[in-house]
Amino acid sequence: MHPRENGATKEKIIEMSTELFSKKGFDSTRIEEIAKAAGVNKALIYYYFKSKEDLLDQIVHSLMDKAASLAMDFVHFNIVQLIDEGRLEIARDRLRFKDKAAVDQFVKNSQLYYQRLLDFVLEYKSIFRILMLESLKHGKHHKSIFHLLDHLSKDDEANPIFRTIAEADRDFTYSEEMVLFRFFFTTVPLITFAAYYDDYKEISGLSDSRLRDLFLWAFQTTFTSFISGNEIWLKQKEEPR
Amino acid sequence: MHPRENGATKEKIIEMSTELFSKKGFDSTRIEEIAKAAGVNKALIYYYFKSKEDLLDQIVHSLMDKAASLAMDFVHFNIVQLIDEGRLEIARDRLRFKDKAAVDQFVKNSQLYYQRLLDFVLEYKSIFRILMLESLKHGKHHKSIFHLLDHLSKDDEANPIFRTIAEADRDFTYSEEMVLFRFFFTTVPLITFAAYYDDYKEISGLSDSRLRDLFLWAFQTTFTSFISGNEIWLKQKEEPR
Amino acid sequence: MHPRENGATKEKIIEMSTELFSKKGFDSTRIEEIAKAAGVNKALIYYYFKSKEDLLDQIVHSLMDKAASLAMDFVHFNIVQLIDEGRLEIARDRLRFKDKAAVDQFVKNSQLYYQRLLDFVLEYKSIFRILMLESLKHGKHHKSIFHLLDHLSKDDEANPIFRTIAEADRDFTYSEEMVLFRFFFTTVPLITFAAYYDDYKEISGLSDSRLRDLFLWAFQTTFTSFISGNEIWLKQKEEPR
Amino acid sequence: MHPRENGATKEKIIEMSTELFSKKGFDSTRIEEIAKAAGVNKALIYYYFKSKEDLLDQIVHSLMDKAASLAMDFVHFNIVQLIDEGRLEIARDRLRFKDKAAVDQFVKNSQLYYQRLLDFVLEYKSIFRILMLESLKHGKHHKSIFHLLDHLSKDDEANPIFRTIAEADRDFTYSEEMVLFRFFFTTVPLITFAAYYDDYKEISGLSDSRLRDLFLWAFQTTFTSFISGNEIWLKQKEEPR
DNA sequence: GATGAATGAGTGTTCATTCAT
DNA sequence: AATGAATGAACACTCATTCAT
Repeated sequence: MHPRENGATKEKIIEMSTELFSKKGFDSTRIEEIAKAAGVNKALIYYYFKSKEDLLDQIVHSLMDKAASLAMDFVHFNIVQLIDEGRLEIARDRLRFKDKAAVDQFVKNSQLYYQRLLDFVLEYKSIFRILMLESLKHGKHHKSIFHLLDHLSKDDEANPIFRTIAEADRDFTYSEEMVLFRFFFTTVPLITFAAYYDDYKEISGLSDSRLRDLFLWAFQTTFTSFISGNEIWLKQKEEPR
Repeated sequence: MHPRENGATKEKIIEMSTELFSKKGFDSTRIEEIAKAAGVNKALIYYYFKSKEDLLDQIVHSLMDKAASLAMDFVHFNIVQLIDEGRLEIARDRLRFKDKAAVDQFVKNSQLYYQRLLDFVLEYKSIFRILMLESLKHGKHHKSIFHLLDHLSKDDEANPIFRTIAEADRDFTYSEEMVLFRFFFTTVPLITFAAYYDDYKEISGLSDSRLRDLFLWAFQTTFTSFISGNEIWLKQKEEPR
Repeated sequence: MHPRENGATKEKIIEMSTELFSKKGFDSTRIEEIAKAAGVNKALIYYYFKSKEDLLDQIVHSLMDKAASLAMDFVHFNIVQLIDEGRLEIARDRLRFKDKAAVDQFVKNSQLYYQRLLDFVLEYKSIFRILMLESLKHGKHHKSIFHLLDHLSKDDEANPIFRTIAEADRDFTYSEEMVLFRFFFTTVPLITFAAYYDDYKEISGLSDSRLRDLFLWAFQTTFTSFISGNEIWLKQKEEPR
Repeated sequence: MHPRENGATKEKIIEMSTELFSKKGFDSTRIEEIAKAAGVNKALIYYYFKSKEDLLDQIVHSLMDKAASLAMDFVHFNIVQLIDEGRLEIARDRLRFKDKAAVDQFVKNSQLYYQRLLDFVLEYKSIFRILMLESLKHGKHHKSIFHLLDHLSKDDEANPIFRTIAEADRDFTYSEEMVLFRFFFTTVPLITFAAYYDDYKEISGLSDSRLRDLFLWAFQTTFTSFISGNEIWLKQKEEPR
């Protein structure tokens, strides 16, 4: 198959490798297979990509960028805006809202955001599978998953989300509780849901929409357990044993 | 290193492969490396194990057995016993406890069980890392993770935990909500916590005991959000949108 | 770099491949590299040359022609002329000159010729490097070096230099001694000097002019050891042990 | 072909690669070919050698060691001994011998040494061919040839031959003339003779013994041109033009 | 003349596995 | 039990060369 239209070949290669990497893992996917699946010559892959790893890098990075911009959207149009309007105040240990309406809006927006995230991770579920796979090895993308939708870097300067919130509210600081909770009980379930989606669907026998509903309900239940009146607790109320 | 005492060599091989598999992934670990790490000749590994995959199988199965027995313990000494004592009744949509004391005991036991699970997964964190890794590929251990601490098989006959509870209460059936919640917001965070423990510890800079506390607190907060009076809801109270 | 003037592109390609071949060897030089160095597209090289080997051939042949014409000049303006003037007679085992003046002129001309050769090989030192490289392999240009400045073909008919001298003096025949000496102690040092010039210069730390002087002196000393009165010996005077 | 006797396999691999490298060049020799020629599996070569280049290294280094020890022998048993006996004195510009007998002995020994060298290079002619080949590329063994039988390092401390002579005679220093002459008109012809031996033999149609005689005669004639009475000149007597 | 895209045929190297001792 | 030697089957990557425009 000779010259295709503009960029189509490279896209096809990315598409097929994403699928194959996510199905069989990076190591077990052969360049030859990708070539065959994309209907091109093996060597052509090396014309567009420096190496097998470069192929993975490009796939991963494009995802990271998309994820980061989603997260920034949420911060801008929900947190920062509420702060600017004087309806939200960030204290050391809790989010303090001006009134019930502000809480409700925040909760609703958070749920919408989580829905958007869910759509996003499901759309790119193959890549998230790869990302988990790679993050479990001690390779190059080792720590990508920790930075994906989250703000785990100790070095706050380097974290754009932290910086954005901090600019809106100088008192702001992450609590250890919230960071850990967010990661293991919010981000991880989300990504895992995407990564295992096909398997879980097969085992459970549920429909796509039913799965979506159940998952969002579970998240919501989890999330609302932190609300207490007009406040959202970011730290443990009393010392754990 | 010539003749060792009885079985010590085989144990050493299992130990080193576990460590190496979890650090670098199954595919990227070389038999040669395992041999070197265990201080034995490469060919000797084939004296004890049929193949590289057999080595992984033995590692995984021993873990699965331990996990299953932990789960059965909980079912026996908490759920079945409460049912037998007439203090717990399982309905289609909820666990109905006789009184506050019964709820409290169940919650407390559940928390103790989760603590025991936490200790367990942390003790074998290398293997859990392997298990996640392998479950993300479409290989032999593909579905191990779904059966690990959970009861996800549609084929109820095959699930000993389900059978045990069903024997105590004939009405018992799993709700789709609870199964999904348990898996993605309880089991997955637990296993993920173990698998990423070292990485998270490094990034967060927290101590072992602090990490343990924070994680258990997060779980507890999540878990208690299902309690409502003397009942624990297993299904959504009203239809989700 | 689009349209260049007439033939400039082809020249640039030859120039850069000469440099690269001589620096890295024919095999280790990539067409891609040549293209990059010449600032043209890889495929364009195939517009001008049939193959990578064709490129080498054209480089080598242009050099061979120049070398042959230099050698013919010497034969014509020194040997043939002296014979025609009756001042030189070629015997089976020696060159017999009419008088001291004839010897002196021959020696002086020989030295001038060797100087010209030296300038020539240094000007094209890259190509000589390639030539040596290729002659050491058993490839196409395998025997080029033997024919370069010399007259080694047993098949005398094919050797224009031999034919030219033979036409002037019917008795003429090459002695085995002289052929071997000329090749290994005259031609080889000369070509090797060119091929290793840059390396030797760096290691010795000598200037260009000093190197030239030293080399010519060494040659001269070697050369004059064959002169004995009015004769130049082409064969061993007595049997070697 | 399973287990051979002790070390025989490795030797066979070295033997065949030497032959193939020298016949076709390093780059053009395939590992597969070596394996086939040695009657072993391709992978076995990597059991004994780290890489194709490592194979070459080991071949080259063993030769360098042998050559160095030959050169040291000459220095010890000829130069140093004559100095110690007070029959040779090294001046800035010449070797000054006590009497005709001393010169004769030195010349005779030098010729014997050159004969020994000739036998040596012919025995390993395949390797010398490789060495020339590699020294012409800008690779790893780039400068090996300059150090082979010679003493070209500017850094005299590092040159064991220089050090040995200098210990015997504190005035000793190499003249630029002699170093260049030795290299291009002594060492180079010798190595070249070996490298091209088979080709030259075929073209010339001469026998082995005749070739040997002719070559030694040519060397001798060259060498003796530096002798003048009881002295051997190491520098130009008067300035070259 | 000139180029970007495409390809076929390698080629060095790796690695799980087996064999003889 | 233990080992050094040996092997077959891949596999990532390279490169000269060609094609369509």
